[in-house]
Amino acid sequence: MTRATLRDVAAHAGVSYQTVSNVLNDHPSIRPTTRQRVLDAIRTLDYYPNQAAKALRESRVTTLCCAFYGHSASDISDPYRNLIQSAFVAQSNQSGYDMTTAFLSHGQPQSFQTLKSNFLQQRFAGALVVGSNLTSQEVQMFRDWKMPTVFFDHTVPALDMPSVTADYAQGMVQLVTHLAQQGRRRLALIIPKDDQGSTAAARRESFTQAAEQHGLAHQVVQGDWSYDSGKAAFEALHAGSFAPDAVLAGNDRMAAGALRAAHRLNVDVPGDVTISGFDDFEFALFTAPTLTTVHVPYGEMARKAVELLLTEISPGSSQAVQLSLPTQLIIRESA
Amino acid sequence: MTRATLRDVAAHAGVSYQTVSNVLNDHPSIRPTTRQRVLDAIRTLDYYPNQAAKALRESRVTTLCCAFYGHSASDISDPYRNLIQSAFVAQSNQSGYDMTTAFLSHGQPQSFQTLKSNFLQQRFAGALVVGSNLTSQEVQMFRDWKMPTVFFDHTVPALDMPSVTADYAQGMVQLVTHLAQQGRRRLALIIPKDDQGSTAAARRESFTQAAEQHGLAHQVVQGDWSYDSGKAAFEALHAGSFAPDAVLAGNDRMAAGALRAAHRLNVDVPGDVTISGFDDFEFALFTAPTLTTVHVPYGEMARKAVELLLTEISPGSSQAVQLSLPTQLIIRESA
DNA sequence: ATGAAAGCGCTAACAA
DNA sequence: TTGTTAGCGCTTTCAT
Repeated sequence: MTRATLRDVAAHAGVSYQTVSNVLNDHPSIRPTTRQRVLDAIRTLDYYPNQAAKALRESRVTTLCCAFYGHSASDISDPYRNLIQSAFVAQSNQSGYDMTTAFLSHGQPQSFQTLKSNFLQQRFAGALVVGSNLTSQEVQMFRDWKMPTVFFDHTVPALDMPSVTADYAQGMVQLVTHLAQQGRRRLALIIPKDDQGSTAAARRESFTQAAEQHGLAHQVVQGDWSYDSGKAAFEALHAGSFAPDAVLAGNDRMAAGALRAAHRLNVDVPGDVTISGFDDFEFALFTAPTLTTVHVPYGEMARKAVELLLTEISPGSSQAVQLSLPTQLIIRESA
Repeated sequence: MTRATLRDVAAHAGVSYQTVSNVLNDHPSIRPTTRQRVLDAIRTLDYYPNQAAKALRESRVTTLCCAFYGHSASDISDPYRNLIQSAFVAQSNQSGYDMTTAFLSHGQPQSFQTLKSNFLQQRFAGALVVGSNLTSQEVQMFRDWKMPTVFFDHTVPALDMPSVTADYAQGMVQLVTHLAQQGRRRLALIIPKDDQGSTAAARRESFTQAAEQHGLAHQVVQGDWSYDSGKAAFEALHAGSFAPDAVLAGNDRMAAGALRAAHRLNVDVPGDVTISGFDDFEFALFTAPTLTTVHVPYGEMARKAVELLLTEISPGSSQAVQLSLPTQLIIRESA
C-alpha cells in the first residue's frame, strides 16, 4: 500500500486537489462544509504532505546545521560540544526547525567543501559555526557562499558577520580580582597558545592584563582543553620554578585534570594553591573540592544564536549583530 | 543571481540536460569528451544538485532521527543524552546520513504524533528511539507506523523489534561480587523505581539476585538519575537504620551526588562505605575519590544501532536483531 | 551515445 | 468559492 497524496485526498473528498492544498495552507474563501469534508478525508486517509515536494516547490528548508570547528566527531565525551549541541537542538526544535551537525577541521578543506555542498544542495537553511580559531580566510568563505551564518564563540570584528560570544574578559577580571583579594600573588593560567581572535586569546589576554593591574606575578602554560593536558600542565608547574599559589585553567575540563594532579602530588587545594575553571559545566559540582569557575551562559548564548540565525534567514534580513553576553564568577571551594 | 540548475549546465556544455543527469549518476555509455565538457560546465557554474528535487523524485531521504524518550530537551547538561546523541551523529555522518533530534514524553501523545508526522512527511528515513521505559503500547505504535526503528537501551522481547542494549546484569554481578570479595556485607542500590522492562529494572533485579546469591543484606532506595537525587538518597541512607557499607548508584551522575553527600557528612569513601556508579562517563575520573563504575559501551552501542537502522531501511531488510553488548567493571578508588 | 517526454507531490498564479 | 494550468529540479523510460 502506498502513501496517500493530495489527489487521493481530493478524490476521497470529491473536490479538486488544489482545494485540498488551499485547505492545508489556511487559504481564505473556502466554504466551511468543503473544508470539513477535506479535513475528514485527510484524517481517514491518514494523509501527510510530502516534505520534499513542498521544499522543492517553495525552495525553502526547515533545517539548520551546527558546524563544529576543531572538535573531533569521535570525542563523544567533549562536554563543550555536547552541551552546545543540545542547546541548539532544544532551541531550534522550539522554533520548528530541525538541526543537523557537521564537523569542520582546519587541516581538511574538504570538510568545508562538504558543508558548502550541503548548503547549496538545500539541505539546510543556515549554519551555526562553533569554533574559536577559524582563520579569517575561512570566515571569509562563509560570506562568499552567501550562507546565512552565525559564529558562536568566535568574534570576527573586521568582517562584521553575526556572532554570539561571552564577555570572557569580564569573567577573567572578576576571577583575578577575587584571587588577589584572597592574597594570591603568583598566578598561572593553563590555556591553548597559538590561536588568534579566539576565546582562548580573549581569556589569555585579559588574564595578563588583570594580573598586571593587580601587580601579580603571572605565567601562561599550555593546555589543549583536555583533562589530560590540565593534569600534565599542573604537574609541570609543580615541578617548575614559578611556584604559583593560584592555578587558573582555561576550562573546567582542564581544571578537573589539575585538581587530580594536585591530589596526586599531595598539594592542598585551596590551601597551598587555588585551582579554578572556566565554563561552569555540571561536573564542576562533582569535583572535590568543588570547582570555583566562571559561568558562561552557553544555554542563553545558544538561544540567541539560533534567534539571530533565523532572522538572518528570513527575507528582510537586517545587518549583522554581534552579541556578547555577561559571564559570572561562581565561587565554590577550590578558589 | 540565481542558482544554476541542470539545464543551465546543459546549455553551457551544449548538451541536453538529461545527459548532464547521466554524467552525475555515473551512467554508462557517455563519451569521455562529452563527460569532460559537462564536468567543466558543472565546475565553472558551481553547480550543485538540488536535494529536494532529488528526494522528491527518488522518494528517499538521507536523514535519520534520534528520539529521546523521557529526557527533557531543556536539560542540556544530561550526560547520557549528550553522549549518545554525539555518538549517533558521529556514526551516521560517517555513513553519509544527517541526524536530527526529537523528544518524546509519556505525558504528551502529541510528541509521538509529531514524530510520526515528520516521518510520514519524509523528513527522515528511520529513527533511533532512546528510552528505557516506553510502554508496550507506545512501542507498538512504532511498528504500526511501519517506521524503521531501532530501540536503544530498551529491549522489547515480546514484540521482537530491533534493539541495542547492554548486558547490565553481567556488570552488576561483577560489581556485587567485587564488593563481596572486599568484605562488604550490606549493600544499598540507588535507582528509579517504578518502570518495567527498563534498564533500571534490569540493574535493580540483577542487584537483588546477586546480593542474595552472595548472602548479603540489601536494600533499594529511590533516585531519579539526577545528581541531587543521588545526594539526597545517600543522606537518607546515612540517617536511616540500614547502615550500608556499600552504596551502589544506578548511574554515575547519582554516584557523584552520593560522593558529595558522603564528603559533607564526613563519611570516608571507600573506608566507611564504598560508592560506585554505572555508565563510566568521563567525569568518573573527575571525582575524588575517582569513581569505581560499570563501563557501558555506549559508543559501540550507538555504532551498532545506526548500523542496524540502516540495514532496516535498505530494501531487502531482514528480521529484527536484538543486540546486547558486554559491560565491564572499572575499578578505581571509590569501591 | 544522446535527446525527447513524462511525472514525483506540491503551490501559486489565473480563469471560471 | 472552486477548478485549470504551469512548473519547482530532478530521474527514468523510451526513441533516436
